[in-house]
Amino acid sequence: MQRTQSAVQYTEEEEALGRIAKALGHPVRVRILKLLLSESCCFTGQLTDFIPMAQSTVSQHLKVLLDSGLIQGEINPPKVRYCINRENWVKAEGLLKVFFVSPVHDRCECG
Amino acid sequence: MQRTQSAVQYTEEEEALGRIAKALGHPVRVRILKLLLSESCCFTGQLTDFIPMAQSTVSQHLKVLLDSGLIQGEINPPKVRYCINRENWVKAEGLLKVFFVSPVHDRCECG
DNA sequence: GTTTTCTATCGTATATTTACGATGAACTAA
DNA sequence: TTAGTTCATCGTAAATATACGATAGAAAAC
Repeated sequence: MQRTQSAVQYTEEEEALGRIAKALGHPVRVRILKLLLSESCCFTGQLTDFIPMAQSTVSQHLKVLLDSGLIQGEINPPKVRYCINRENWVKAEGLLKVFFVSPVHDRCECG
Repeated sequence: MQRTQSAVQYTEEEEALGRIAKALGHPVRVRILKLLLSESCCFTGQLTDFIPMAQSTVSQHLKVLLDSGLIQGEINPPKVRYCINRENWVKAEGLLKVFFVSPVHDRCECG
């Protein structure tokens, strides 16, 4: 990307929402999160059983989710236990809620 | 991307959430949506006033949002009026709500 | 008709994402 | 010690995304 002119400044909210959404922006990562949200709550290893992809690819997607803060991983060699990061999860929920709930104006006559 | 082995099948929900999140996955698109959500509701033209980027780049981001269904554009030459697509907006809100509200288990002792 | 305004699209360059297999690091089990 | 398990990381290839300037098209203003 050429950045000759740009260097746009974004607000905290814009950055935060962008980051969260980007992490959610691949169906396999949605699936991973759903698995972590499931009754099992935490997962060690069996993730790849539910995702027909190379183990290295799954690992890469897990890293994206880790970097977003939405999940956390507890090393428990030779396994790693992945869980939702509750604190950040709630934050993300809040950000999205505020964003989406800001109502589309009823009195707007367009569409 | 090599797809020698893969061809993973995703559920409707996984695909839909992925698509929406991907569209939201850039701070400038978050800003555009916020502008469209603002009191003005619809915008014709002045969008670039709020976004210090090349006009062609803004147009490209608008296309991404259009393709996601989150916004719609009504051609009204030489201007175009962009608005939130209410129907799809509500759908997106619903999908995200269901996804995030599925509670992180309280009784889960990890994190 | 000519010019202006607004916006999409094209062409292009670079960065990032996505995917794979191979390898390595770390602990367990035999 | 040796072999097995689990997962991250490296190297690589191809697809997408991001950004720009230049150009084109379509109606409005003159």
